Amino acid sequence: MQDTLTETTDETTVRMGEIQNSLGFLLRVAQIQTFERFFETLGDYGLKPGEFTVLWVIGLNPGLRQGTIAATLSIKPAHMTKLIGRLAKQGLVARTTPADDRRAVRLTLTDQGRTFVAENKSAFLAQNAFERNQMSPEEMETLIGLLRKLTGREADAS
Amino acid sequence: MQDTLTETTDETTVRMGEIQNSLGFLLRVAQIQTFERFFETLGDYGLKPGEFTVLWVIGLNPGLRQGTIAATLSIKPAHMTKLIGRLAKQGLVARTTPADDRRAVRLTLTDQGRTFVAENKSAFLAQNAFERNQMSPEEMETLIGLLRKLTGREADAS
DNA sequence: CGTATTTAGTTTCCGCGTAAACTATTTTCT
DNA sequence: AGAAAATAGTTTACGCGGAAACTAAATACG
Repeated sequence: MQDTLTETTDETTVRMGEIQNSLGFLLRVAQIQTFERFFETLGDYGLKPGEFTVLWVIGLNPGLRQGTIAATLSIKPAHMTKLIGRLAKQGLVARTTPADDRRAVRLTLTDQGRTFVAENKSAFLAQNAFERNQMSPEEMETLIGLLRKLTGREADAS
Repeated sequence: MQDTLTETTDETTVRMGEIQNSLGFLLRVAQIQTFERFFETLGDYGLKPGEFTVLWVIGLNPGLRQGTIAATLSIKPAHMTKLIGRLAKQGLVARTTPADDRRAVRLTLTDQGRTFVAENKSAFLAQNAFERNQMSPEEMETLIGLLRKLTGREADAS
């Protein structure tokens, strides 16, 4: 990381000023890094973090409406359609149109999908692995708590 | 937020399980929210967070190499080319090919760019505004500190 | 009941960000 | 010096994510 920096730098270090403490900036960098880390572990399956999360939620809430998931995970409806399309094509989720409301789409995991989530659950959650950074378990816990507060997701939906 | 949830939910609340405490998940949500907030304030100018950050860094480091900025801000070279192209077209940055290395591109802010950054600096940094969440100033400070640690940006480049 | 409104998803179109291939320049090596 | 390798950026092709317009179904309303 520092290598990447010096590698390309011409002479001096880059001055960043107050932006080093900008929440938006730090979140962006953190997310990029997390993303990269995700691919090191789960990327082989061609799934992205958001997609795995969707699988996860469907697994915990079988028969959930497509739009509900979209709203919960801040995924735009248009995107949701395509995302589910991909997962369906991979045989991981199944779409059902219920008789009582034929506009709706209810989602469930296929057997394959269930297996997939079960097998990769730990790998996905291991993102938190603080060993890789210099964070202590306590710090990581604090960080997660603060992020939950920031995002208004303190209430535990178990 | 809770409204969005209940609004679209059919019956019960969505169960999320351990993923509620997943760093990657929380970072994603946090970033989406920050992004939206950004547009409420600075979006009128048609600039995105990353673009403003680039302007900022060029302002602090005039004559910096394009690739150096890309590496520092985790922006891919290919993207950087287009991003700078946009900013140049808007008359905010100027590209110069130095005589000593004619492959390189050095960047500076135009007068217009300098003015723009000066005028919007405070709006951009106000993203941190903890008033909008229920975070206390101390919590926000802790959060930022932990994010810096997480991303390996603890060393202060002033 | 039949029309108007709302709701659920989908489709279309577009721009962003990326990987891979490419161009131009500089450095290395013999 | 001259060929090979490395470096800086750009171009091309492509998939993802989003806004807006659209379709289909359900509810409201007179």
